Amino acid sequence: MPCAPQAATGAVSLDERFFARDVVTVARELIGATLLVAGVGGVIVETEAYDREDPASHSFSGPTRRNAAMFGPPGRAYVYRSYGIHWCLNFVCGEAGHGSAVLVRALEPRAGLDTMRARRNLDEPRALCAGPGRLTQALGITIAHDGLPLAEPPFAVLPRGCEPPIVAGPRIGISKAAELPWRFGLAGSRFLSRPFPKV
DNA sequence: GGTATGATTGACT
DNA sequence: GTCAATCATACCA
Repeated sequence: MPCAPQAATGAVSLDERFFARDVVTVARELIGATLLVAGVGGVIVETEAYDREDPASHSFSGPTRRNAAMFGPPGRAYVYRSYGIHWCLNFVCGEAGHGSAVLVRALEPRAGLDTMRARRNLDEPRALCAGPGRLTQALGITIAHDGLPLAEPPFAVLPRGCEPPIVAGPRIGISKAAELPWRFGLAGSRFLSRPFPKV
């Protein structure tokens, strides 16, 4: 809690203008923002950037049925099934059709804790949203959310109040372009999916 | 503390 | 058939 979000009172959701920029910049600036899905969510503490020229990105080999949302307008959700069992949530970035997106990997739970606990069948807040698959389960995200605008219900992405301390490191769970430091996290957060490597 | 494995879908060789 | 932006569980030290 190094920096309070503007969450509570009627803040307006970040929209297409925020997301229509360089994907790495957006990934970094999303740390500390608040994500809500139907009123359930919290502060984004971990993200990863995926670019069209990035061998680890789903968009690298061009559009397919699965990644269609990545090639649509920015400011929308891209949801895909991971390892056959989990859902992963991305925010589409850059110019429309560019094929870049930010993977949301972890939240600090703030709103709808009981709903998240019920969905995850778990009490411990620290593990409720610490990982892309866990996060989507806690927020009730499925393929039905693929392509939906992030500035409209059930989604809301509220701007952070100020610039929080941010750490960067290599992305997780990929084998290609694994050296790119395109994973961003809130420094010192206890809600990360995994710790960042020490400098 | 750590490493290994199964679940299960979609895209690609 | 193989691999993948994962997680929970099982086992070993």
